[in-house]
Amino acid sequence: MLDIQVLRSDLQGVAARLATRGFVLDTARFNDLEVQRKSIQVRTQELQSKRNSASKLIGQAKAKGEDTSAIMAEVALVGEELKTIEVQLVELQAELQVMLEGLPNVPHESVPVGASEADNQEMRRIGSVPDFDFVVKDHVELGEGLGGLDFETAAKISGARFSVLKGGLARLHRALAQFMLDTHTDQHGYTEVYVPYLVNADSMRGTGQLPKFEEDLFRVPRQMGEGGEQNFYLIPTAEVPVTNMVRDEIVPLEQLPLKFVAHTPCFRSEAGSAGRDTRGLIRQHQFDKIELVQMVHPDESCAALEQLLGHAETILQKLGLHYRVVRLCTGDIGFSSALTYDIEVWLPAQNTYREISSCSSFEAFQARRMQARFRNSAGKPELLHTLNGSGLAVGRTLVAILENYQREDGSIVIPEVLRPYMGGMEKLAR
RNA sequence: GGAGAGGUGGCAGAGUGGUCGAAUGUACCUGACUCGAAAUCAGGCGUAGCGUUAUACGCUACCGUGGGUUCGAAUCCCACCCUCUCCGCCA
Repeated sequence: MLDIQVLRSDLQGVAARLATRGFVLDTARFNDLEVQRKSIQVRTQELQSKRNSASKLIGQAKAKGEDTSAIMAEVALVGEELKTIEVQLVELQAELQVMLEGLPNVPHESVPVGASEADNQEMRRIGSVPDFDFVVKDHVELGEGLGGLDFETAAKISGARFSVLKGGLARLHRALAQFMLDTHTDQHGYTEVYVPYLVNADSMRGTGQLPKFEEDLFRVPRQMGEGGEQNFYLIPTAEVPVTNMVRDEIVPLEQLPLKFVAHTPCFRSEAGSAGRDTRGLIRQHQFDKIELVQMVHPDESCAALEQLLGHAETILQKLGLHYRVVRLCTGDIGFSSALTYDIEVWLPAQNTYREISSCSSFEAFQARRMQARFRNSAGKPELLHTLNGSGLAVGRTLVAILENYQREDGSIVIPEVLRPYMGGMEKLAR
């Protein structure tokens, strides 16, 4: 959520910056709502003030045993008007809130202006495209060839966009997750957390998935009390439960930065991506991810993002995978993000780079929605900056390992760093 | 699932219809005392919003959440959520 103070003082400026990401801010409507809000709020508070002082007088008069009928008749009129005007105010504020919650974040000044992913800015390539002296297979062929990847059984159990992993592949998947967790906790200073996979609507609102992107989520209806219904939502990323740990909290300054890492499954409806990436593990309704989350002092968020990006890159480097880092342009960054770097890993069978991590700084956008604050050096509560990034998506990393470490006979060489997690195994073969 | 207790400021904890935004303690800040510290004493110290651009002034809202009663609600009524204790069931 954007700061309403900034909208009031520099509406045209905000509109211009949002326009760079293709969002049209309805400035006329905002101004209109604000004008109404202001007059109604002032009037409401005036009336409330009148009522409060009259009630006080009634109390004092009654204490002395005086007649209060005159003043009570007067305050009754105030009450009448208040009743209607308070309703108006609540409605107006709700409208403003809806509008505010629908506004995406303002891009950081370093974000290149562009319309689509074609305008993203490549920052660097690390490693080099591997050479193969045979025709490479894709991960589906390799996985099925090893007897460890089974989409048909998954389709029977659940449907499209699910998978069953077996044997060595299932273990390799687990090894990757363990390796990533250990690296981030032992070498990068993150605290491992285990969190709920079902969260409430407030949490989804806090990180920005709600109210705008409900169709991307799996909703789990839940009967509460008498006829009351509340929903749980399956998390689309660990970002949601982990970031919301600080919702409605005031973190002591000396505890910053907070750095958490979580390994969770992620659930996405993929409502808007019918027909895309239908083959293989790339786009699934359920996948595992190691997520890095930081809550930092506002002065530190830029440096923290570079650092967090480096933590994710470390995993790829240790795994010996070729990748590139891309800075997303204004037209491609996510709703809540101020600045996002994607890490794209080389997939030989697709002869291209595919996203394997996305690292973002949200500045105060999420913190404002969550009221996640810290106590600054003046002792005053101030909004935190939040960041997160995948470190890494486990399923896609598995894909990258299969495709980049394949041999002509369809076996897979296990990267050095994973062998301790694989009982010393050096290759996966049929 | 059954029975009971409870949710109040950073923390602890009073407050059962009217000068209560809220006693008191503690933490914290400032000052006095001290070579310095501790102790003691004095004062200060919630969040958000609006007027209003303002760390100054005024007003409003906020005592788990949402409704209701009332001129007036932390306090009374209703519903819900959460926490704790005991019993039952359970990976």
